[in-house]
Amino acid sequence: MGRAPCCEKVGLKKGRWTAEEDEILTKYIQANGEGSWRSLPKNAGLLRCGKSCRLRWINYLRTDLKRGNISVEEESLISKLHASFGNRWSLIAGHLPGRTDNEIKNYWNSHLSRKIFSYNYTTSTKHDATTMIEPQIIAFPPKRRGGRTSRWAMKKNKTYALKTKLNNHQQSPKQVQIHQNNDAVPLPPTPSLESENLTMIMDFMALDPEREEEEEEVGDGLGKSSSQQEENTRGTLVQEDQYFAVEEGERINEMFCIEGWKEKSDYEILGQYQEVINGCWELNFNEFMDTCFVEQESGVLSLTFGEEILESNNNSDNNSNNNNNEEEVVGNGATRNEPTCTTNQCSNGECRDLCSSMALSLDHGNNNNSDLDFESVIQFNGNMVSKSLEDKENLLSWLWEDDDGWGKDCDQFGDIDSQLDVMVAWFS
DNA sequence: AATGCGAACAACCGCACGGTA
DNA sequence: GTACCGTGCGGTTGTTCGCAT
Repeated sequence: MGRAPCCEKVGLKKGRWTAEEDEILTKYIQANGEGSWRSLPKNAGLLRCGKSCRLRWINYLRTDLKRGNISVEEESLISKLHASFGNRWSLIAGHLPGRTDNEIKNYWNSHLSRKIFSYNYTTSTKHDATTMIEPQIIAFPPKRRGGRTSRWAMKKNKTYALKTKLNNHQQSPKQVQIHQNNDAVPLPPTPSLESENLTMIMDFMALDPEREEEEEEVGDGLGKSSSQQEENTRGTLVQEDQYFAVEEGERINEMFCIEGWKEKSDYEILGQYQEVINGCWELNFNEFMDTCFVEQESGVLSLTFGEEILESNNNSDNNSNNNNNEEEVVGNGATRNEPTCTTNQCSNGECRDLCSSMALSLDHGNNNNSDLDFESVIQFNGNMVSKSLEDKENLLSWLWEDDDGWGKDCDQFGDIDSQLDVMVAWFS
């Protein structure tokens, strides 16, 4: 059976809303409240579809909308949230008071998606799990010939009576509070790729009342004051703190957020990974990939060491896997496989450390299994890449960029030109 | 001054999901 | 269990208009 249309489309007006329509809708909602969108147009005397009314109200007429250009802080936040949530605009909008999902979506599509990203590993030699990737937004040189200022800027010089009337509110202190974090750490172009696990983690961090209670008891254990936990802003702030913990240099990067891992020491192994990278891990690309990953019949890649494919702890009974390799308990009961590194270029165990670190972070991060597809491989450090060719291309760029890639201080894969074809072939 | 390009963004559309009868 | 309804979401399209040529 076909789906009933949301409204009778015959005789309904489409296209831009007039000021008169806006006024009618506004007055009606002010008098009767939101909701009942289907019947609203009829009751209000509008020749519009109910959905259209809802959209108009939510995206434009609501009095709590924040107008004006997206600030740098907001842009940064959008980038971060998009890296975590993907195109879940409503979720992102929920962290930007006064901004609508549509607005953010448009902004992303018209602004941020045009930016390319490079990835900088920190040069810090600190053995610290908090020193990780510092991606940067690099604006594309404008390709447009002309361009225009933001519509809001244009509107400022125009008569926009209704909107002005409706939006003469001030930005609340709470909103200001949200945007206090000025550290822009935009993440790679994302992703339609969903990081379901990460999303679950984020949702957990924001919504789990038990955890919130816990955090209240701990006080500012995560660096937030109790006053920040006010209703309506609390969830956002909790998340903010955790997202950006890494930037504050002291706390655990909760992007990894392995449930139950609360201590920094739990994450030391991630620090090992960092050190390996900074320590100029030397393998050529094929050796690296061939050493650590094998393709299975299913077509997915699995992390492997020599002949052995790491088993996910989660595939077995929680942490009681059957792997006979050395097993080390890390963190809160999480297990770490100690593989045997077989590469002949890795006599000092760095490869092992790197790979096991990746295994650990992936293993726990994905919570599903240890099979790795391309994206997962790249996702291991809390960042994601999309499946698009363009993004893979960007990734390749990142890999071989002397200044920004793995070889910031060294050539990670030797002469990159000679490795280029190999890398492309491998990814293909 | 005319024209075309392209950025900005408002609005539409189809689908998914939860609630309810 | 099924069908329907209301609503929300995200992708896409259409419109406007500043700027460069």
